[in-house]
Amino acid sequence: MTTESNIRVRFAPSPTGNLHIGGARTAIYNWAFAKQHNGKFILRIEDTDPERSTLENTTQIIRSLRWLGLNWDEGPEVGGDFGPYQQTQRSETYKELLKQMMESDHVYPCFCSPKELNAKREIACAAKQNYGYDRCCRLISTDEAQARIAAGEPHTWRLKIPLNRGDITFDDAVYGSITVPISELDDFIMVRSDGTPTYNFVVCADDYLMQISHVIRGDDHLSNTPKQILVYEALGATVPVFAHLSMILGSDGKRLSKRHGATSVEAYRDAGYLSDALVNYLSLLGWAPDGETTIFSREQLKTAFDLERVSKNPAVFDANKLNWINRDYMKEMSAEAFLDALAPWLTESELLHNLPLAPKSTDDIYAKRSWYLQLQPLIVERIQTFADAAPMIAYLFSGPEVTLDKNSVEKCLRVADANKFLQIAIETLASINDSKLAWTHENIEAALRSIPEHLAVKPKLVFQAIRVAICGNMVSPPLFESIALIGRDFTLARLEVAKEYTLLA
RNA sequence: GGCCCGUUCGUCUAGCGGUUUAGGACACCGCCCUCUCAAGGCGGAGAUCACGGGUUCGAAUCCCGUACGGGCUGCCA
Repeated sequence: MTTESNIRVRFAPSPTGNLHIGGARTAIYNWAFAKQHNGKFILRIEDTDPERSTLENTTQIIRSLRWLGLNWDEGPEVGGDFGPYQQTQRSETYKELLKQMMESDHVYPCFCSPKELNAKREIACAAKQNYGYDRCCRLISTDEAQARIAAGEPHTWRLKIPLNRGDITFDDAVYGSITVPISELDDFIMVRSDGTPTYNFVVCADDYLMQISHVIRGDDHLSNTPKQILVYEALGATVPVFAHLSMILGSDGKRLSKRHGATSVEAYRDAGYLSDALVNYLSLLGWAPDGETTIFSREQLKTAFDLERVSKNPAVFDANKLNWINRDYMKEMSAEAFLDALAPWLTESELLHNLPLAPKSTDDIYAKRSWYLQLQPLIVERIQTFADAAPMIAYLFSGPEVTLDKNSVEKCLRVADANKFLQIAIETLASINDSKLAWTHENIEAALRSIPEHLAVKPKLVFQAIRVAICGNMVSPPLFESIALIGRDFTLARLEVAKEYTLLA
């Protein structure tokens, strides 16, 4: 029986873009932390920016999280007692909280126009002065403010920062104690002139109302935290524990962006990565269970994860290591699981599409399942993602003829004795059938190995010629297994074709 | 400009005052294995712990500066 705890964390993406790997790591840490403590992992969509938020992004984010296996206990699609979990659907709640703060004198209306504010900011900036709202509207009397509001004058609502409060200190689970002088904070806007709430307001309101115990998020919010603490205080709420995560950088040490190639989670899915491997790799970016362990399951992550071990400095994303981890996961998969994951990469491959024997549907694969199950050991050590599979094994599906690589022909077929090797190979392989031996890679290997032995030549010489004839290239997966999979008739046919390319004997 | 934060091999990191000639992993190089390519095994190179001062018998580890990098400084989130 699992003990319920009061640990409640949330992942709160704003749908202004797709789920990128930085966000994914934040989600992973939140998820691991919640699961470790038998707490709740909540998904909340922060779509308060109407300009940039889209439904497409929301669905993409949800799809990505599902693919990563980070299922949430409360949020879109699953509901929960603290919904709705989409901020645009919570405006009534924010209005009530604003009213509450008006009554408790924690906010005041500001009639300054954006134009005026910008002008002041520019003057301050030009004078190299520290800019902060000058609080001019804070001095307006309540009566006057009421009258101006009643008259329909546009206004925002600002937080009335307690001037006598003293410095703000909080204990970040990752960064430790952080103190900011209250003089650094200005009376920031909580509600825009159109009545919609701003981020710094809603994020606190929701974390408060949803009883979030730990706020684990990107460190771009570290500087906003003191402001938010003031909002919690204005709301009369308990301040949650904060844990800020450093960002993930591109190989040039700059913030990850489009020019670094794939940044979205779905780009990795589409590039043929396993979600388990991605989760494992991303977990390692900024956190390590110890100095040794690299590969760990989600279960182990749940057990070992520790906010205090999260690194404070930004991590550079390294595709090499992801590739290595991905291959490790592919190697560890059962043949069945590997085939199931591989199947769509074969049936949907454009490269394979025109080959006579390529699978067109999962039914095709199912019909020859035992044949397909033999692919994993053949290719798994040679591919980094499933996307690499089709080009690696296209030669298996081309029937009696295979496209011969020009360079390979030059190097391995247009050489002395190649014609002889192929001819003997044909006779030798044919004899497997004659002697009623099964067409297995063991029998094929035994038969073919006798060739260089009898001719007293280097095995490589013979096998490379045969390899080019069968696989079309001097680099390929193992030869004998390939011959076994291609079958006797097509193998012999390919050897005959290849003879045409050898020097005349 | 102001405030906040960070800085250990190319990269991710271990390290929380002595056990460290700074450990592991990826990448790199070499050897072995070998039907090619991989994979695997073994080995190698690679970090004056950003720099400069302290504190201490002793510092990568604690403190203070400096440099560099990042974040915030919006009626964005």
